Amino acid sequence: MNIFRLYSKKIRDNITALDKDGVIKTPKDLSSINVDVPPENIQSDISTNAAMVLSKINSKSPLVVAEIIKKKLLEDNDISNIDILKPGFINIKFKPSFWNLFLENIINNPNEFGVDSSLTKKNFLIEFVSANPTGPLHVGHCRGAILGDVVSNILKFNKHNVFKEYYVNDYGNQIISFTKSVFFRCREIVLKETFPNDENLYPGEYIIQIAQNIIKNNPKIKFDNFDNISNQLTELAVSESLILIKENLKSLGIKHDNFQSETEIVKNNEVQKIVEKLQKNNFIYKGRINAPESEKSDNWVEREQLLFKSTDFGDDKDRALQKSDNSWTYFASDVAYHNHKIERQFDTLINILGADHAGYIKRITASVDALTGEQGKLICKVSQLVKLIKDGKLFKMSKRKGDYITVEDLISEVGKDATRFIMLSRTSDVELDFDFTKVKEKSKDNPLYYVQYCYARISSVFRNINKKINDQINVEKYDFNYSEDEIKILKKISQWPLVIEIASKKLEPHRIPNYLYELSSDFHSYWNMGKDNEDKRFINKDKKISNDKLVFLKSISNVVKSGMNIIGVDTPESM
RNA sequence: GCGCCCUUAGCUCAGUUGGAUAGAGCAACGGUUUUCUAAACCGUGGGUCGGAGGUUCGAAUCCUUCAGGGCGCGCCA
Repeated sequence: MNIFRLYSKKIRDNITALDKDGVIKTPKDLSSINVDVPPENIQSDISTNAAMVLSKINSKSPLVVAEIIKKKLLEDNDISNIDILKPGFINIKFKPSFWNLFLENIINNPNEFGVDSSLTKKNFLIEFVSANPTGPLHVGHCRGAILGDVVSNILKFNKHNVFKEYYVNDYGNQIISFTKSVFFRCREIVLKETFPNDENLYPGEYIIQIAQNIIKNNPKIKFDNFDNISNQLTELAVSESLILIKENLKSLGIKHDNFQSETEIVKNNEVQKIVEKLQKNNFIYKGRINAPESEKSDNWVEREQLLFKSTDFGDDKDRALQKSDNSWTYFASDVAYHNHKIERQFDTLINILGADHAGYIKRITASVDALTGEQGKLICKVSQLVKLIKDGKLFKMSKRKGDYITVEDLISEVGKDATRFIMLSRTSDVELDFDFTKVKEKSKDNPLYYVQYCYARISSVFRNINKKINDQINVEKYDFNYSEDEIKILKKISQWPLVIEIASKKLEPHRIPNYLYELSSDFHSYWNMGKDNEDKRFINKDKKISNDKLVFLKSISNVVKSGMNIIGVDTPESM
């Protein structure tokens, strides 16, 4: 039950009714009329700006319009009183019976509360992580991974179908140097040959492990000639990498539905296919592009090449599809991959990209627009960098030195829950400070434990009355009367559907941990009131709990639980 | 040079997609435990929302412009 949406409709209906009766004039578009959460210092449950919006067209002051609307709204059985304030806000206070109805709704449909039922069910494909299959994941990959996972969860919460995909870049030059690195590590092991000192090779220790596994499982392979075995070796090495990557993802609590190979797309001539398709529609031509304006552009050789007209769709320059050796560029096969997504009949495609790929968004959305002939099929979401702070200092990762923190290190040191909660706690648009010492801290400084503690405290109440927090409760009579302190929390609970609505519309998971923190804070305050005031305690002297308190607690724990489920963080019953 | 992101309290950040006296946490100071979990709570101080214009009943939020910071710009992936 979304009370804001409910009253948004009611208020609009009342206004149109007033228009019909000739009392008031209304514009055609009522969309700027909002129902909002009033500021904390105002004693009301919801508020609307309707009078201010209608003031001009009626050439009356907002206060006068507000009085007219107020009179009409007071006919509503659930409203106890209405205050009109300064510029023209209409502040509405509900009768206790309305909160009863609200809570009854939550208790009887615990899995529906917050779900945005106004949306039509859609099929989403979300591509995320897609790190090169050249080794295990490191901390830098985590944020995007968690972001993608939670965006999926939010959409699923709203009953959409979500298909989670990982694009495996197992084609191209980087994979060749990765395979070569594995090759030389194999020679090192089998032929006792020293590993070459070559900047293009991967130095990481894990390559040795991969080489050992390959040798162990494929005793027949001879490592005398690279070209003879390169295809086979690539396949083996990539699959070893994917094993590592999948383990990393699992430890983060993430599971993709599909791993799509780039090589497979290229082998099936899908790149050829889309090039022809785009050619038919005149989106492709042979031409020259200018050297990039970057500092390292000295060795730029201008040449005639196959280009995609991404400038037709807002990109700054057209993009190359073919290299000078006639093989496809990364972009070309990615366009084919996106066509592959389109052909699988999804309504919307989502890509989660790292900040370093932000410049890529225009060209890839351009290609999707060209292929579908519509706009907005593909949504790209960027996750900004994570700044690692260790012992109060900025920790710089360097792949060349092999000096970086893997997901394995991270999870074993700080754990899945803290990692997920902290990584999600800021807008993805902003750089995030990830302070190892703080994230491990078990105190109020760490918002994860603050929220978990809220749930654990509620669990302890249930334990004390020999009930379980997860049990569905049956309340015969909904006839509660809550104090202002309790209504304050009920109001916070009523905002949960709003949080979901916005998080889902804008694909902004950070709103969930922030909201859960606020709700927990309200709860902890209330809990401590019990010290001075017996009425505020949940369990009374006879070791019993009133229906009021039971329903109240249950509604809080329901919301905390579903919020934590969405962000993929556990809710222990005791801490 | 161009594109994207950012600039809010000493520090780290929220701010319901234009609303009311701009909010949290940390840090500082002072208090709360014979009582459902103190991993908690309460109180005090702290602001020219980077600057300047504009749009309107109303701007941290939208537009223009300037300044500062980050990321990116390739026949790489």
